Amino acid sequence: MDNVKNADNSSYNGGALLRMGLNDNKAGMQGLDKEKINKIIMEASKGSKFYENELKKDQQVNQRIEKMMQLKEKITQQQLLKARLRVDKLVMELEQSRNLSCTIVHIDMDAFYAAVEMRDNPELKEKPIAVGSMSMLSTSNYHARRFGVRAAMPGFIAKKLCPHLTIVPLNFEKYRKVSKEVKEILAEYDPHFMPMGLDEAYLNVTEHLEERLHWPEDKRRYFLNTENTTEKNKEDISISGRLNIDGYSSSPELFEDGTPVMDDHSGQRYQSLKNVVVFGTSAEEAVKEIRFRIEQKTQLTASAGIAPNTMLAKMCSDRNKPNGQCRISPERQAVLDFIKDLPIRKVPGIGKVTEKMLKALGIVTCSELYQQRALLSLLFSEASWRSFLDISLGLGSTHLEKDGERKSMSTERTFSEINTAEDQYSLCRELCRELAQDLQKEGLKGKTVTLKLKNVNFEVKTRASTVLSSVSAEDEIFAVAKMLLGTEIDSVAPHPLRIRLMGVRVSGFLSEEEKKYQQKSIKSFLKSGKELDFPKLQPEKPNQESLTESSEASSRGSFFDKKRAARQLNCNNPFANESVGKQHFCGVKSSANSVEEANKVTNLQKSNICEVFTCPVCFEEQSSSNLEEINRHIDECLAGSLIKDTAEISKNDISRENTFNFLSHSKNENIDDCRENITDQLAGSGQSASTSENSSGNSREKKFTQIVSERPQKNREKQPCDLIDIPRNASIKQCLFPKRNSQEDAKQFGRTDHTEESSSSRSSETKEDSVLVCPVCNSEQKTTSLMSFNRHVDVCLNKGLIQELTEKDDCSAKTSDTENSIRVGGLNRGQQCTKPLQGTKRSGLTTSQSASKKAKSINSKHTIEMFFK
DNA sequence: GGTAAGCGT
DNA sequence: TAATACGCTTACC
Repeated sequence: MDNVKNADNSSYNGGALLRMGLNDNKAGMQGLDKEKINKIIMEASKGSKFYENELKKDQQVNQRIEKMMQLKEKITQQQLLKARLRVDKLVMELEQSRNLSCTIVHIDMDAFYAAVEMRDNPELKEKPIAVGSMSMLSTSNYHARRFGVRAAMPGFIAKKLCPHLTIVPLNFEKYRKVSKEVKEILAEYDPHFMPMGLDEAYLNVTEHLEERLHWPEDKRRYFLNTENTTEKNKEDISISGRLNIDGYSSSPELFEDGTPVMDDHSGQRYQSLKNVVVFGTSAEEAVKEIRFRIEQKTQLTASAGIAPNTMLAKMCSDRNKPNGQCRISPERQAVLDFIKDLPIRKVPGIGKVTEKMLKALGIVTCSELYQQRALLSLLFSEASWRSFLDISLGLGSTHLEKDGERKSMSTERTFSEINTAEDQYSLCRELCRELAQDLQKEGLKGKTVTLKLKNVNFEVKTRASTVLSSVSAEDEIFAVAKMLLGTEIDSVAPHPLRIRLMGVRVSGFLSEEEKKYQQKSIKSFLKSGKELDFPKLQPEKPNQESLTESSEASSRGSFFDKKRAARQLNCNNPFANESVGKQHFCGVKSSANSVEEANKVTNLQKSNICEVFTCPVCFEEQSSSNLEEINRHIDECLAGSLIKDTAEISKNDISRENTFNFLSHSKNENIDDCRENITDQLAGSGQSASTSENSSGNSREKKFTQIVSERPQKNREKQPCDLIDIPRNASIKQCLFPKRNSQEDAKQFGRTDHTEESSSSRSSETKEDSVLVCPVCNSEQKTTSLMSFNRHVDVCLNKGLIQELTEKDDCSAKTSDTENSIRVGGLNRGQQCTKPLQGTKRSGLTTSQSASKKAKSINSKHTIEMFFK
């Protein structure tokens, strides 16, 4: 999509205005000037809840800036000098690794959605138009932009700026179709090209260009269909008799050609051809050819950037848009020249917040970014400043990463206020249904469900919960989301929860590897012990309804349908479906896992074939036709003091996931049991429920503890505090890695978790050498960290491979200079401007090995050491 | 693991 | 008439 960012810095700091962007220098005669646009937006926004919240957010940014400035004041010359040396050392390394050998192209369709709409409805051609709705616009044409009408601007404000604006509704179906046509062309130049959404793509044309050098002319010859050529280009042709515009070829050979019907290379047939155009062999020529072919095929124009890396290519494509292209030649000086005066806001990934923070330090252009590199390294997190450094040196990714796996999938919806629990639950279910469909389309299952809520004051909250087994079905997701929603509703009671947006997201997908092993059924798992037949272990479609609250199962209509129906019934009891409201904790246990697993169990029971099986824990043959019995046996094996005796577990083909499913869900209470154990321990250790600074998190935490503690205590013997209470139905995994509360661990290890100190103590404690016996392969493992030990056990469990612990624990790698550093979202080193740094259009494609991944909590694993001792 | 927040359409 | 989205990511605790 076109760049609609705002490089302007008005005196007004309101987020709304900053976000919408003000008119750039194209504002002119027929349009509005910046001042006028500002004024109109301000008048339309002032006093609204939205605006109030924007101001609040803006204040928060200001506070961050203030904090940063205070920090800056404390920096001594000596520190700065030291930082300078350190950074410059890195600069040298980076310079040495600079790679100018690739030719990366960024293709960007001009005002894509709007252009498609204009193409399909010529009446719109000369008018200012925008695509979207009265509440939000996705893009606008260039005519509308002169009035300050931008993407991500609400339609009603756009109308105030430009009363004649035509707003066309979105039609993704159509855009997808056009996008596909474009992609077919791009694939010819780079079969591995990387699409970024519908209207953008990166290509690595290095190879193409090499081949192209040897191509005969007829492979670079195209027939011109003037009908599909822009007016501008047509004029050029008729005036000069040659196609000699910046748009396409700088020195093409043009032929008169009377052939009525010809095929071009894409197989498209053009009628009424008049001219032929031949493109050269250079990068510029190749890209002109691409753009030419795109226009011929779709009647839409594209802009392009050619550069040695993706970041530069992207910024480059912005330079001459619309319908233009730009190249940065592959020389260091050319790169630095391009970067020199470039406003940092033009860099993909530097958004309004980062821009503002940097501006407070007097940094507006990329060369200033370089000049201040030492200071930045002291003020920002490592990931951030290193990213800044890359930017200021014009470094970026030179290869197009293969499609990374997406990390999350979500759906959310805005509506006018909803404040009854009943409606909220219905809506929640509807979102879950939608999400489940999307997930299943891509065959994804995730362990974490996140609920997002925006209240009527535009304050956003997210609440997440991770379950033990991946979920993807509506009921599975809803079971978790319902619990989260219930907690939020309770947290404001007796007041109603007044929301204007709800979203549900699933993340924590299984990696390809994990998927593979999860797909192996319990059958193969048990077979590893003794050949057995377990038919229908994974029923095609679990009978979920039977395990769902009847009130919900019977009301599957659309949320709005139901709402309407409810109104008609004049049902004014907001807790008509009280069961929903009250059962949210049961929701967890009747979740997902248990639904499916209970069915497996049922089917197994029905099958009656299971007569002899080998216990995966003690490895003894057990005969039974009843799964409950089997489970009981395994439970006993697990729950006893026999972990050390589990050495005999097969090295082959153990599916940890299935093991867990099989074992743990023979009783539905498993998950709750675990939760209860954790909470019990919390209470037992006298640790407060939460030391979180976040007040809402705090109250929520308390709420949870309170609710759980009110439940009848199970008649279970408490383990000593430093031993782990293993739930009766624990899976192997739980036995090996009983989940602990990080706060408790923190206490045990005499540290708190939120300070820099913690990371250093973390490193030191991981350096201790200890010998642990792997409960799977029974071999002694000398390890410097629990993380690596756990990895070993994982590998053993998953593959039956005994792997040398060669990997080093990287938890201690965290640099210490970030103690007071300012975090800037979006500047993740791992991404390195391969694509826009954060919030890429293309969903979930980063494969970055971010610090956060490394820092994955070691917390819950400390105690295992004691356990094995 | 949970949460807020940044970013880009 | 009133009215400011959605989907993804990462950093931090």
